[in-house]
Amino acid sequence: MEPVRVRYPPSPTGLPHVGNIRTALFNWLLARHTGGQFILRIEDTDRERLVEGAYEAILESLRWLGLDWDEGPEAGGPHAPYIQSERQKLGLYAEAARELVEKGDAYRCYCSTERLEKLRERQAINSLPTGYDRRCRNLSREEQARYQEEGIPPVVRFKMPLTGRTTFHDLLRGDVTWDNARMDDYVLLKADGFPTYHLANVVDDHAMRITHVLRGDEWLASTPRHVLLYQAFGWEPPQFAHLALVLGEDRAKLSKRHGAVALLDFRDDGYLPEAMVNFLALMGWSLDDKTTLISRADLVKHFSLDRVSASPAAFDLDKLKWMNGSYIRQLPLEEFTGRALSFLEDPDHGLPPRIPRPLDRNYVQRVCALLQERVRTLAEMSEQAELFFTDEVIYPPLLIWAGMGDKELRRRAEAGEDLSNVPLPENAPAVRTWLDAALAILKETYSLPADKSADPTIHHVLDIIAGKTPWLHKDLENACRALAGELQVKTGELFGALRVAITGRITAPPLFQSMEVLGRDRTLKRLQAAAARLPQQGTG
RNA sequence: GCCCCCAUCGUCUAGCGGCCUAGGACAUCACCCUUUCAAGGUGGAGACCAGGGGUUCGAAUCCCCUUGGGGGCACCA
Repeated sequence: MEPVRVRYPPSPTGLPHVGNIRTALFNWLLARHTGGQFILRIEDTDRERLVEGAYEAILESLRWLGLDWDEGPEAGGPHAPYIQSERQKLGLYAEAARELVEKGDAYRCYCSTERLEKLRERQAINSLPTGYDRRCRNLSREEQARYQEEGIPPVVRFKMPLTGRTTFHDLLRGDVTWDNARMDDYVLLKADGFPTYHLANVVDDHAMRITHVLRGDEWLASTPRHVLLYQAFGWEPPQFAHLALVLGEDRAKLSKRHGAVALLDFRDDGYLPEAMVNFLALMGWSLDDKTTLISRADLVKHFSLDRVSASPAAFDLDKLKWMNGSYIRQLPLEEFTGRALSFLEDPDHGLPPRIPRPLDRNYVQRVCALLQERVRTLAEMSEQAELFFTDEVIYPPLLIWAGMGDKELRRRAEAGEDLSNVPLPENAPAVRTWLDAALAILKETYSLPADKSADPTIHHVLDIIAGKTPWLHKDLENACRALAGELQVKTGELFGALRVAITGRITAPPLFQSMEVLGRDRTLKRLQAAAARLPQQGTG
């Protein structure tokens, strides 16, 4: 395919959401695949609906996903400016509108908004087709002059052909035909001097030499108007392809009530941009019958319009989570640590604020090693890593029994039931003896001096020669397995009790590795605190 | 109401006339692994290809109708 010039023309009236960004991605992929250009153009012609921060969010969304633009704001380019309000100041649109008026393809309309509203109302009541009634289409010179004298600012309307049909070829859907009579004389230039989307996008797409217009399905119905406009100007229209919309999980059009839909929400929820790109690419495009995990490079290499689906896709958050988890697991540990670190330190989305920053990178890396294959998002890291960053863990003592394997208790704990006031089972003193015994045994196990911890294996050997057992998960496990034998309890039962005592949770990373990361001090303190909360033998 | 677009497992999709008793992925279920949770492995259930007519020796694939879903009908994009 020849190099294309495509554009992404967002309007700063809100935060870009995933459906919108999906369109940007497809444009970007087509540009990169063909070696063409991807152009960013800001369509801020609606002065009333501008939203503060939306412009920044647009740029940030593209940057986060790595969708770099060849021309546009900040990048510049041969067709600058790329912000329509600035182009408006240059008189580009007014000039184009005047040209059409002079040629007789457009006219000035002085109808008030009130009249138009009433008109629409009447049409609705009588179930007539809505649309402008062309009252100003054939105004006499005198009438026009009179309105002008009254100082009514006119809009410029396109003079729609009253008969005939307009056909255009959609790259995804084939030929689409409209009856011209079905379309009204739509507005090109508003009373405030700003163009409507219809005028602005045609004028700019032509000026910027856009070859392919890849946009959402919501534009399909206005494409014949655009085609007619190109004809009126005597310009060659670009190729069109209308992408099916992205729907919410309930198959309705994606909107705020579907939860996170703004692209940057996903960043804040701990999704990786590469996973997001992969996932979005698969909303309407596919490589073949079995590939789901595709690198950005392969996406660029293989993307093509004829593998784009014409039917709408529902957003499947579960699949995104899975895919994100898969990308997380693929990351080298160092890389994962880097990303997790900045996320964990973030005051809004990371660890609770009471945990002091900055975090120690080496320590975070050891935590990451345990959690990497257990989280699907970075936000899950925040939850699961917390126990490694606090001195004490808080939990109802009864949770120990849930950890030991009591199915009913476990179910209740997982259901979020408050177990703090439920009386402890009769074997509580026995369980306490386990914890005490574990505490005694683990006290025999030593941490490596800090300066030695760089190479634990060598020092492990040295310490064994010296008669010491270092604080390494293998040794901890051996010790506790032996203890289970002595106590004549199942290993799973003992380990489960220890897990809750030490981590405060019934599910956590592998017990002995967690203990190793937590270190001797914290582990022993937590064990002691846990034991102290259980009744002693004979004291009832 | 009018116009347009779309239609394969719950979801994303493969399929562009015979390779399909419809393939993959997520989710789901069972089992294996296992100190919990994950991850991983194995297997299962899950779509009579929306329904009905054609065309054809032969249709998920082409055509028509119906139904359903979506979009559009602004001095919003």
